[in-house]
Amino acid sequence: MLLIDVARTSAAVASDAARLAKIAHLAELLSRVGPDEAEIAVAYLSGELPQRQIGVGWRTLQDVPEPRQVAVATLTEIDSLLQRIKAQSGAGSQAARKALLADLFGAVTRQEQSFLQRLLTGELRQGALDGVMIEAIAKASGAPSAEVRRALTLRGWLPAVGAAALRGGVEELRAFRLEVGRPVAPMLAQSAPNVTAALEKIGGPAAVEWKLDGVRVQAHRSGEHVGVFTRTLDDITAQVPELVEAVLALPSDDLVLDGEVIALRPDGRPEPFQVTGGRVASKTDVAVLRETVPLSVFFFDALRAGGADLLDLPDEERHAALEAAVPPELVTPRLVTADAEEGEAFFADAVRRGHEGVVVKSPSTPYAAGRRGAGWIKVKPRHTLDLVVLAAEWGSGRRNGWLSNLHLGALDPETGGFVMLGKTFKGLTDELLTWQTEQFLRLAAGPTEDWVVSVKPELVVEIAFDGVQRSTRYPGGMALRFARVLRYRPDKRAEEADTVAAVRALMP
DNA sequence: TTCCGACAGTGGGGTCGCAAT
DNA sequence: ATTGCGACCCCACTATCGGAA
Repeated sequence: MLLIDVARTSAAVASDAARLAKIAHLAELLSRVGPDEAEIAVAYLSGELPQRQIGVGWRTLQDVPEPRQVAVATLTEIDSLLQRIKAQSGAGSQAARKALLADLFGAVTRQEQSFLQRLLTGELRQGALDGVMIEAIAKASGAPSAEVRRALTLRGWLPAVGAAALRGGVEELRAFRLEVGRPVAPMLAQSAPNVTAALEKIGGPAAVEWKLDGVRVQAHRSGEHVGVFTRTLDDITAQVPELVEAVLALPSDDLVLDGEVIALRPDGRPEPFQVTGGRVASKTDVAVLRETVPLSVFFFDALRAGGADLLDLPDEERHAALEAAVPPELVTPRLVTADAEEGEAFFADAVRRGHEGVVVKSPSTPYAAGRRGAGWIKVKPRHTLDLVVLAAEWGSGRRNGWLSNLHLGALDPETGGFVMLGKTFKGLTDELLTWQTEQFLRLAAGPTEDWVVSVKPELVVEIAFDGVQRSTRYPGGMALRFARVLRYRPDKRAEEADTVAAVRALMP
């Protein structure tokens, strides 16, 4: 199959807003692709590469050669070129990668160039990724989408699942099982403003668990071999020896556990996320780092234990299996209750101890990996500040033509100026985007950069955020974590905004 | 007919590894 | 030694479609 076929299908998918039409376009192409190229086609049309990442981003793709006039490149040819690019490493590799990229882009038409560029930068923007592709695979293969979804949960990689479905239909999909040593797509949580609301959503008794601000881990043990994987299924076994040892110390040698690693201080309180994240990402000097920044692990789920696969069992049964397999000090603290007051108190205690919040879990839901089902609901405290808009950036995609991303500052009473604390684009409705674009253009101050418009610091906006963290990027040495817009405060003048000191008081 | 679950898009801060400078 | 880039940890929120109620 030619790359142009895939690029044209992608264009058709993008041009139809209706999901059923997108699915029809994708299924039509999948029904035509041969078995050797099915995995590539599924990958490209769901915004992935068979190689996952190849070390090429937006900067490397700045200048590409003139396109060909005639489309001749096959999926197999493109795939092997990308494979060669990924294989480049060591001194001179950047030049080698650029040369191969020039070959690649010189061998395809303008439409294919655009497609590849968006694919490689992870910005396909055709309104279809895994969710729509699952339905398309189902349609093209004749297998029920629930079977496709289940196989994806167990295999964690849709191109492989799609190829299997197209090759062998539902029978081949059913051959996917939980394999110890191969990560499963992790179950995700929705969110609620408080424990009371979360309990209401679940209706009846629920488990309320500490939410630790660390890194999600899935630990597999088969015999004396342990593998540890992140949320995106990357293998981090070598970076977390403490976790490997903890799993090897368990009595069972046949386990798949879900949990969180976190760096704790000697007094047991959690380090800021930056510390845990940095430690987990470090690949060098791990033996030294484990002395200075030791990691602890807390498990909250068992996908395999006691010689059985547990994914389809309800939460309370999986948790019972977890408690049987793991000593209590390695199990995430948890309270089962239907009482909102009790749940809120448990939440308040977790936060008081420095943790991120809680996750409220329905006792009856199976491990529904990969879908943000209503089985798990996270609850975190929310801070707010009234800050001043210092500038705004032109948006892209559906926000084209709107000033979207806000630069936020706190008042510095000493100078009467403002100290930037970060940016946000979240929480804005189309109506608000329209309104603020008008306001910012009215308040535009000085020369306007390419994509940034500086504005007179007059508009006050109420910002919600999860916390304040240390920053080397911003002048105050602080940045907001997960900042989002709640509302504008036309009733407040800039001189009445919250101060730098007020923000500093929130630093851990 | 209305409601709501699931999805995709639109970007945020921080940190590490690596190659180039 | 420093800088820039790519990858990947953590992520919130809105608009939209289409099936559920």
